[in-house]
Amino acid sequence: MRYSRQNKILEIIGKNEVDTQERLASLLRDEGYEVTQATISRDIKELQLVKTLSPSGNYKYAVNKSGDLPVTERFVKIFKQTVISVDSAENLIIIKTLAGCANAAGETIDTSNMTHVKGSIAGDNTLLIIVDSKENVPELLDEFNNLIRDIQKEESDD
Amino acid sequence: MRYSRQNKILEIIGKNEVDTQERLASLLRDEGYEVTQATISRDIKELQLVKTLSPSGNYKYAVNKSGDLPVTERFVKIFKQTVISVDSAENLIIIKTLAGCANAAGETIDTSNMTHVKGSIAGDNTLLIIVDSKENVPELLDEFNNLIRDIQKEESDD
DNA sequence: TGTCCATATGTATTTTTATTCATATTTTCT
DNA sequence: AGAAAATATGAATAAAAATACATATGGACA
Repeated sequence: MRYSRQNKILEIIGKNEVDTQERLASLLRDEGYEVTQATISRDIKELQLVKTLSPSGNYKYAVNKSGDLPVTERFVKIFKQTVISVDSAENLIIIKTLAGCANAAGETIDTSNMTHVKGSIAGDNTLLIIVDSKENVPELLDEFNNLIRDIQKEESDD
Repeated sequence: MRYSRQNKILEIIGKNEVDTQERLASLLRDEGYEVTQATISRDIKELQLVKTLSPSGNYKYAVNKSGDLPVTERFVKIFKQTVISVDSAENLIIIKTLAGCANAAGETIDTSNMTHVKGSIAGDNTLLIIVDSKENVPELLDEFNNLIRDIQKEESDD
């Protein structure tokens, strides 16, 4: 699954100095993701990773801090494609995702710092969102549910 | 001359969407810099440029905003190798450099925002530094002169 | 001034990365 | 459900980037 794999890519390059796509492919295989260099090239393009220099002077893939990254767009896309259900209990929202994708959804929620969201914890396929108070839960639920439903608008340029 | 060329590279990629090193080489040749892809690969490494995505979705070389760039180190190096003389008049410091290198020296001075320096204007081989008051000129002159002289220390890792 | 050393760069090549062209898989629509 | 469109990915390859090796060039210093 693409988003799960991309999430793992971010994790891997965060922990390791990865200098080539083949090396990244190999590390991914160690984690159980069967993948070729071609796909990684595409993932890197999509994640907008860049080949930088590590302090040690070697090449290394990293997230590009420069960018006006289209976080929102990406967030919407991931959300639509990985979230299975949204539920709540008191001031908590429980989001079920495809296997390995809770983290991806969680990270993007974090980075798009939404109002009333105190924080989130991601397991493998469950994302728990802590809301400041239960009064604000319905509003957020609506927001999430809308995201899952009507995303027909974004299909113009990509 | 290397620093002059690298300066031009920064200028070029600032104005154009350059997607390959060959293309950059060609643009440099248009500006009178005879250079091969090999050299550009090295310049890019040294300048820590990265291949990003432009908003239009194409690849494009850009400066890497992420970095803890070793600005100081680079500044010292460029300064030592391109500055010919340092002089002053009232609250102005006049720095003579090799042809085409005034800009490079100027930009690095700007980015390393030194105390008492109000700003700088670079021609082709002359860099004019505006100091807040003439009292502080000698101090800066010393600083610059020291930079030009004793740089024997940095020769450890690079 | 001549020798030694460091640096800069080109040529040729290797290595790495992007893409073309299938194909499989999933989603959408009727 | 079944056809049609969209998406994801691999294999092979084209394209691009990095580097090994060879020189040239410009000091530093005896």
